[in-house]
Amino acid sequence: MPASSNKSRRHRKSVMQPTIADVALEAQVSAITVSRVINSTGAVRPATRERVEAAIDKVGYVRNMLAGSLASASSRFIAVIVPSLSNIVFIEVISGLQSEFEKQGYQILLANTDYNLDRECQLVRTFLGWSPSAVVITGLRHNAACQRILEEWDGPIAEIMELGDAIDLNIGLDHQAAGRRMARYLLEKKHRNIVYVAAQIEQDYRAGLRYEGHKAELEAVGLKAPLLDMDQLGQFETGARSLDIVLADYPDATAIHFANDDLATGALLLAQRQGIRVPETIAIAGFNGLPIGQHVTPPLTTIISPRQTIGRATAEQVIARIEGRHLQNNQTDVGFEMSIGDSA
Amino acid sequence: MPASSNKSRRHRKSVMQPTIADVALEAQVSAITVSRVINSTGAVRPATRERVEAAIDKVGYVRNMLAGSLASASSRFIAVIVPSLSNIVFIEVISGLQSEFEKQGYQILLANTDYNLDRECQLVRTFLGWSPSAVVITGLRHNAACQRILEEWDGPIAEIMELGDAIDLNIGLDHQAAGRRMARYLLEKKHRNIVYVAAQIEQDYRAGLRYEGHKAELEAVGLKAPLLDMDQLGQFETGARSLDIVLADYPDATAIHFANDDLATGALLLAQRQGIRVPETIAIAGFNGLPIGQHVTPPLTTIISPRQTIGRATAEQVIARIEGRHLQNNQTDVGFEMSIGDSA
DNA sequence: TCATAAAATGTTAGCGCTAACATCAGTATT
DNA sequence: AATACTGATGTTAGCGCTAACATTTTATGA
Repeated sequence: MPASSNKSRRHRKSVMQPTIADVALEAQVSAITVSRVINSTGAVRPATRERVEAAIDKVGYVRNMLAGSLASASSRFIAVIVPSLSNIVFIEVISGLQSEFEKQGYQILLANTDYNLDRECQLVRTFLGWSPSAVVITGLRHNAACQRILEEWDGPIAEIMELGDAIDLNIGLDHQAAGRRMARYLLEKKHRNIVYVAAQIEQDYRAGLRYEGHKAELEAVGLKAPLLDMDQLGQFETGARSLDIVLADYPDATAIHFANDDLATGALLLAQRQGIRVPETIAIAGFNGLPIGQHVTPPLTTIISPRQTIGRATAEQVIARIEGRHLQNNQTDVGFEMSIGDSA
Repeated sequence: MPASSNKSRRHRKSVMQPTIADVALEAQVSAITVSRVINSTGAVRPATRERVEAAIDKVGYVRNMLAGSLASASSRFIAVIVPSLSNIVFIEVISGLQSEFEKQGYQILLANTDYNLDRECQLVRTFLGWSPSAVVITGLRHNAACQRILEEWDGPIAEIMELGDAIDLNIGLDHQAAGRRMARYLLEKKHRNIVYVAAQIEQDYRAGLRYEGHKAELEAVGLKAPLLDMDQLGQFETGARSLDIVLADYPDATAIHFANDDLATGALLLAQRQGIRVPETIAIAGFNGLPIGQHVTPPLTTIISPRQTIGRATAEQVIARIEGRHLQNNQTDVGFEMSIGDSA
């Protein structure tokens, strides 16, 4: 099944892929009719459609999305930018995005910033080169250049995970409120010396927002809100190390409010190994509601962040925006939910 | 900075993006010179380069990758197909792929098959439409249509995770050997009644391969190799439930060889909650070497699969192949490593 | 100084597809 | 039977970029 147009003086791969021109020739129609069959746009008589479909099979046509996207100025790409792929939280969001977008025939372009805003800017630039139908980006904080680029770009932009002053769409939860909520719970449990433990809080500034809420709640009743910021990213090991540090450096502490469940789980498992009683000796609280938290002993007291929901809601709204449908609201608070275990 | 070509009768977005023609006009050079500056191909005098770069800034040019890819017949896309995004194992592989490919300016197109081979076939079709520079696909088993499509496609293809008879490149480990290795270890520990527990082994057939190895090793010394196949995908909950089932249905069992660490961890944590002694009452072994396994009590005996290595090695070899470099070997065994904890 | 090579830049012709408009056939209306 | 209308299909002209070849400029050496 050789391709038709061979008059070109131009190179090409040895074996040229068939194009719609080849299909058109085979089906005895014009190229645009083939295009209409492929895209289900415009009217095509059933008999013609069948002929074209047969021809597609016969010549082994594989559609060239690049050409189509260029010609129609619409790529059906969704640029998705997250800070990290090693954090399950973002994976679940991506998973939610993916499943919704795929249904509608959109393809995700994925990249992670490693929590680096300059890298984020670079990625935004690169991705915009692919003429995406929309941009989904984590967080509301970008560097100046990135902010300007995004503001000037005229497709839909969804800033996710946290709530605030967004460029376009905004789907997420109120991290300060979440921090306050957990702090309030710990206060209700009569804790008066609570250490907040985070990992690289400067970069993971949403953990910082939760700390602000936590701090505000404690200071409102005249308590101090010590912060322990670990210099490694939040995984089990870091959580375990932080427990040691807290027990040594904050002898009065009766509870630790961890910035996330990874840290909290790491601490909880260490406590278990070392026979440190939780919550009697030290109470432990986390954030995210990861599955592992419900399987450790005691089950982790945490706040469940609706990650899949963020992904799905974002996809829905972005698609609505792409298709020009009007949205009532640019901001969606997906909320959060306390999950009370026995660890605090 | 309005775009130059306005003679077209064609629509376009209200505000047209500047093109290299606009940059060329501004910098008083030809379009191809701008292209050369952007792509760092061919020689451009430093003075000219600076003029062009200034012009790019001035007109706010954003490169159109679709057009470039179409013209050069090379998209720098890498199609990556994995069974699932909820499994950390694949995430880590993707992470390894991502970091390497990005360095070289390749963009990953990601999709998951949900362990469905027909879906896989559909995804391959769609992805090939984007003219990817290479395809990275999980596993060696595809349905007939998919197999044919991949064989006929003439770019580099990497089939990863397991070793065997591949279409092109093959990077992975020998799952049968891994299963044998762990079985041998359990035999050395004097276990004679070992249950193999998997989840949806039909779909996760690499777990099946490990079971085959396990079975072969046991049968070689005249032992039975009972298999418990859970009907839910392998997470903590399933692992926990399976422990109950084994204790009830296989009273003689002294060890469980789990198909993966998620299941094993779920079982181990349940054992802990219920005061079931591990390994005295029942020994537990896993597969993958997830971080969590080293933090539970007792630490999990498992086999570490080098997931990031698979990602990186794959990227390296695929890039070599794209760039036409010769590879000594189409098959790379990344091996595996026993990690002996106290759980078995 | 002038031939000659090398470097820098330009010209031309598409990549494969689709938007917009044009045309043509069939049907309903008067 | 002429008219208007609808549905199906075709023609044309790019989308924005780059490969290949062509040309001009600059550096090199005898």
